[in-house]
Amino acid sequence: MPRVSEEHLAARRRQIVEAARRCFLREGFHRTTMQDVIAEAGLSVGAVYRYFPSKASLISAIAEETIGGAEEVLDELARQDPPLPLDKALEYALAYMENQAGDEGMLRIAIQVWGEAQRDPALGEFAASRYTKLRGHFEVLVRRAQEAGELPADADPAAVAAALFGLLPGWFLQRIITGGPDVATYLSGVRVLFGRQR
Amino acid sequence: MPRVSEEHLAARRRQIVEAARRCFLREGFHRTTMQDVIAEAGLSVGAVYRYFPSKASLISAIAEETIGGAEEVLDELARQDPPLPLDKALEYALAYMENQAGDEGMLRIAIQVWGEAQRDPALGEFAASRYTKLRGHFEVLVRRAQEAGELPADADPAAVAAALFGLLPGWFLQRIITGGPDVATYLSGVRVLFGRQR
DNA sequence: CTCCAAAACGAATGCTCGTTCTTTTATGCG
DNA sequence: CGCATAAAAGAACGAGCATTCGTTTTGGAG
Repeated sequence: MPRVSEEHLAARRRQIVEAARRCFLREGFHRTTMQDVIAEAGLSVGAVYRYFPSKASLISAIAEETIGGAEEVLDELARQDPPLPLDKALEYALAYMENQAGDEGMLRIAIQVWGEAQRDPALGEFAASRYTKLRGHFEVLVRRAQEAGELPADADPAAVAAALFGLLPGWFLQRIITGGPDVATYLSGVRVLFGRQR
Repeated sequence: MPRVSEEHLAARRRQIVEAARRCFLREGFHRTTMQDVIAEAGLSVGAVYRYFPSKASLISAIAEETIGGAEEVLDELARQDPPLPLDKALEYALAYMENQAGDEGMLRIAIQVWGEAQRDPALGEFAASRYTKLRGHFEVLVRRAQEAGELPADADPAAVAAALFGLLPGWFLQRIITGGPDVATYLSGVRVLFGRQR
C-alpha cells in the first residue's frame, strides 16, 4: 500500500478522529485507552500511530474540531448583514449549543478540553487563542450594535462581548451538569435581565 | 497509637485533603498519583488509605470543598436583608470568584470536577444536586427582586436565576482559559446589557 | 507482471500507578 | 509499667497502559 491517494489518507484520518470522538464522549480523555480508539476505528495500533504520534496529539485534534465547530457558527453570526440584534444573535448561537449539548454533542468534550488545557501548556495556549478569537466575533457584533444605536456608543465593546460570550458556557454547563433549563427558558430569563429590547 | 482524639483524626484528614488540593491544582486529577498526594502530605500509603479508601473518594472530598465554598457565599448572599439589587448581588458573587480564580483558587478544580462528573455517575449526581441548589439561591434573590419591583412580576424566576447564575462560570472560564477580563470590566459589560438599573 | 516502498499490522515491552497486606510504632488505659 | 490495639508505615503486587518495532500486506510505477 504505498503512496496512496490524498483522499485515502484524509479519510483514514477522519476515521480515526471520529472513533476517538465517540470514545472520548463515552469515557473521557483519560479513561479511553488507545486500544479503545483503535478498536472503535477498526484499525491496528500501527495504523493509528502512523496518523497520530501520541494520545495527546489525538486530543489536540479533537479539541480543534470542537472549537472549530463553534468558530464557524460565530463567524457566520458576526457576518450577518444586516447585523442581528444582540438577543437574536444570542438565540442563534444558543441554538447551535443546544444542538451540541446532547450525549453526542461536542460540548461535553469542550468541558474536558478546559480541564486538560490547564495542565497541557500546548493545549492551554491553543484554547486561549481560539476562545479569544471566538469572543472577538461577539465584539464585532457589539460594535455593530453600537453603530445601530442599539447600545450606548461609550460602552466598552470588549466588556459587553465578554458578558454575552459568557452566557454561552453559562447555559450549556448548567444544561450538561444539572440538566438545567432549555434554551428557550434561559433566553427568556436573559431577556428579562436585558430590560426589554436589546 | 490507638484511639487517638477526634481532633487528631480530623486534623489528619485535613492534612491529606489539603495536600490533595495542592497536587490536583498543580497536576490535575489524573496526572497526580497517590504517591504525589502521600508525599505532599508527608505521610505513608497506609495512613492515607486509612482515611480515604480510594483515589475517587479523595476527588469527591475535594469536589465537596470546592462547591461548599461557593455555597457558603451564595447562601449568605441570598440571606442579605434588605436584599441586594441583582447587579450588586452579581458583583458580590463575582468578587468571590475573582478570589478563587488564581493559581491557588478552587475554581480551577471546579472545572476539572465538571469533566469528571460526566463520567463518574456518583460525582455527576452530586454535582447536579449541589449546582442546582446553588442556582436556587439566585432564584430566591430574583423573587425578592420581583417583590421589590426591580423585575417584572410575571417573569419566570427560575429562568432569570439561570441566566444570572450562568454569568458566574461565564466569567471565570474566560478568565482561567483566556486570561479574560477582570471582574470590573466584565461587570461593566453586564450592566450595559442590563439596560441601566437592574 | 515485478518489485518496492508506503501502509498496516499486532505481539512485545517496559513502565506507572492504585491498592493490598504484613509489619512496626505508639498511645492511652488499667 | 506494660498490654491491647488503633494508627502508620512501606514493600510488594498485578493490572493496565502508551508506545515501539519487526513483520506482513498491498497498491501502483515501470
